[in-house]
Amino acid sequence: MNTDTPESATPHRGDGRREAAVETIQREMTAFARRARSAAARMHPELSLVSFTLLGHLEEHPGCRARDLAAHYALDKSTVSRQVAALERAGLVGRRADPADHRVQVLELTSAGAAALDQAAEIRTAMFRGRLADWAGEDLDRFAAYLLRYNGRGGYGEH
Amino acid sequence: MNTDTPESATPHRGDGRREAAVETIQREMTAFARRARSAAARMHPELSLVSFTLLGHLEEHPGCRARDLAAHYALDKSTVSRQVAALERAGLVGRRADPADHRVQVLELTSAGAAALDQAAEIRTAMFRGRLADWAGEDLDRFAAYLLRYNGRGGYGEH
DNA sequence: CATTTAAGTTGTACCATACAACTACCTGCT
DNA sequence: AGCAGGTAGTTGTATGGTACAACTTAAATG
Repeated sequence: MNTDTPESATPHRGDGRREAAVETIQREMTAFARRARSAAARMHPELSLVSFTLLGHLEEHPGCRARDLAAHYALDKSTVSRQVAALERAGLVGRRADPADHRVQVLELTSAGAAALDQAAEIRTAMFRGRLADWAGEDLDRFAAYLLRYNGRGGYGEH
Repeated sequence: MNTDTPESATPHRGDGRREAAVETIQREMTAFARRARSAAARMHPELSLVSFTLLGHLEEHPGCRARDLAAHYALDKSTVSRQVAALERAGLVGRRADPADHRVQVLELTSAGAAALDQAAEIRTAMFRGRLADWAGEDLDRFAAYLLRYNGRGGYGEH
């Protein structure tokens, strides 16, 4: 990584303001991520973060298999197996055997699972909406566009 | 919070575009948080997320106490105690008794701890810098300002 | 058919965490 | 001074999420 460390001794191309903006973005995004984690925990006291994440995945990808979840979230199949079993025990997901391949189990949200997810989404949305309540529409648009631009184009995390 | 649920039946003030922007922001921020979590895990294989967070806190607040960490991150004191003990065992933090109060232990990064943190920060910064490399300075400024505005004013998470 | 490969489960171990009980210490009050 | 009550931190114990390894069942492949 030969990014020649622009912060120390920035002679000519010293766009310190640019650096400062990048650092602010980094700090604030990280702070958000940290807070989101604990907020998620508080939001679903009974559901572990992973359970909830898996549930969300099932909403977006109904009929997916345990191995998809394991691959997508870099979890061991045993972990997924137990999490899915717990979710089934809780009545939030259903499993049925794939007639074409008796090894795989097709996973789906139950209505209770969908309801739990919806309720959580509602709380989360209310939180965001409250936070952004007094923003001008123009700023919302730009902020959304920036986030899309920032996220859109892999490289930072999994996926 | 009487936000009278604007999504269902939005008769006159139905600013759907505004809603869409909020939803995009929510989705993208959440996606970022999710990816950041796994990225952090990949970045510090040897350091747990919490250990790393505590280490970072010690960098910003040298000389703080275990109870500060527990309060700030909503962790039990026993958890902090064990984590700090592990960090000390790893040579990343040092403890010394407060002469004014023999109950408390003043915590500080060791040079090894600071180095580990710096290295991690470097990787992280490189990641952000790469992501934002082709952004115009004006956009960076605005994005940073939006994030500050979004985060700045409690209510979403702890703190 | 036999071997290999794949999907899931179960046994085991480890780590982070919470709660509760405990130690050591400080503070305030009488 | 001395005791009551609170505080900082540790340790015992239990739980939950996770990985790894061994296993089961079934599909694919030779």
